[in-house]
Amino acid sequence: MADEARPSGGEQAKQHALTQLRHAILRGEMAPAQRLVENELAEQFGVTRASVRAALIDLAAEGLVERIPNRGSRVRLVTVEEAVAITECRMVLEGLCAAKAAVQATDDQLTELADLGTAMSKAVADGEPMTYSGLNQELHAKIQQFSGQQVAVELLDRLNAQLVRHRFQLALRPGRPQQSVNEHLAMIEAIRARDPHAADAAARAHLTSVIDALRE
Amino acid sequence: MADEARPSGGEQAKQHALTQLRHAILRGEMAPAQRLVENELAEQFGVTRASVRAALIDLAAEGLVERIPNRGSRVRLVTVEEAVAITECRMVLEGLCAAKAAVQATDDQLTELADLGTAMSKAVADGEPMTYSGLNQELHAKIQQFSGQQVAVELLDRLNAQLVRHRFQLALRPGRPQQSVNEHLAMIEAIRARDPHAADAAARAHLTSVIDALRE
DNA sequence: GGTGACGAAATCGTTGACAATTTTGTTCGC
DNA sequence: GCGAACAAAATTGTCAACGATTTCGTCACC
Repeated sequence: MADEARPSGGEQAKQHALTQLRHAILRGEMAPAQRLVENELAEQFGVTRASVRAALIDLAAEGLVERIPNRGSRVRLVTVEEAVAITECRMVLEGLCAAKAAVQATDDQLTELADLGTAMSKAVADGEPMTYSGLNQELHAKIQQFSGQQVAVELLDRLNAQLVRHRFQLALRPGRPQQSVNEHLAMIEAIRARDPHAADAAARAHLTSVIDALRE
Repeated sequence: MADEARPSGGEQAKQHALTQLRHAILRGEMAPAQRLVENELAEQFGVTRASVRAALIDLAAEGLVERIPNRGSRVRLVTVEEAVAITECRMVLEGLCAAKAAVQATDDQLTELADLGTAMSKAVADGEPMTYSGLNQELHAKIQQFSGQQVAVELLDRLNAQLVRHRFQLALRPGRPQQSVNEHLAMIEAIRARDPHAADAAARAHLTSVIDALRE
């Protein structure tokens, strides 16, 4: 994946700082609730404070950092209750995407989903939770892409970004992939059957299971 | 302190510019796709360009303006197809809020909804579409508030802000309030019955009707 | 007469410095 | 010894100016 050198378009200082900071937060290199001093970040990324400032405003709008007037920025800490609330929103939005994908996907795209399903089953059978987690995200991304619902996709991206920490914690839970894979296969089957109602129900059931797992 | 219109107490320059600009866009004082030159806005609002710039970044994140690198900012134009996609997201999110409100609202809050329902019926019977539109928004806001789902409420606020133009266009459509009021009463009844599934269905039915009306 | 390159105007992105605010460390009074 | 007022340091918010990029008008050239 593209770390920093984004060949697409101009390498503006603000964009540079933004992607750097976002990656740093998403990779967990910033401690939760850590103070983000504009001057430090500016020197760290080799850009000016104004660029860091603009990037922080963007990240605050994405919900990744919290900005208090005259008191600075901190990485936003997502509590378990907030993670549950976010996943509830994901539930209905991914249900919408699954239902739309069941109607609008092409036959080729349906076979893509089927292939992904077999790959996920294999990853679970081989006991490789990390590759399964990757396929998991790929599946959700593909369903969203096939739905053609760009607005929902943007909202889901924003929501998912806030869950990285909890997602990691969940993926490594023993026994979790075994339960998860069946729910995913049900989603794939419903979409392949071009049954929007069943796809919505399957997606909701999966995210409901995720909520239960989050609550522990 | 006696500068100009200071909506609320100790407002910083950026917040001042932001609220001013947002209000101007939401009230339709800016033509669709109008160019927003930072210098002009800075002089218009009596703040510096940096503050206007920060405000524009915020509004871009809210989806109200569109920022193209090195090419300026414009008020974002929401096409009908986009409005439909946004309303589809509203559909599932308001369904979630309605279902949650049916469970978590207090009895006092349920009577508030009932009162609002009678007021809406009266407004339609009296043929006052503007007061009905106000009550309409109040109802949706109250249901969201009673749901306790803060994440969904924030997403809905963001989505609704992009629909102001279409909302106006829709409210003045003849015959529309008469159809709308029944759907709203059904939502209120389902929530008062503390039936989350029925509340979700009623909310979805209402927004589906809105989508049909949008498509004309 | 049409097309391409060149240059000027406009606008955005960036820079460094200054002012306002908050936080922290210190000292004085009780 | 403990709490409150005070001063110093750190940090954010704001400002005016500079440089980079895009856009549009003009002119030479084919």
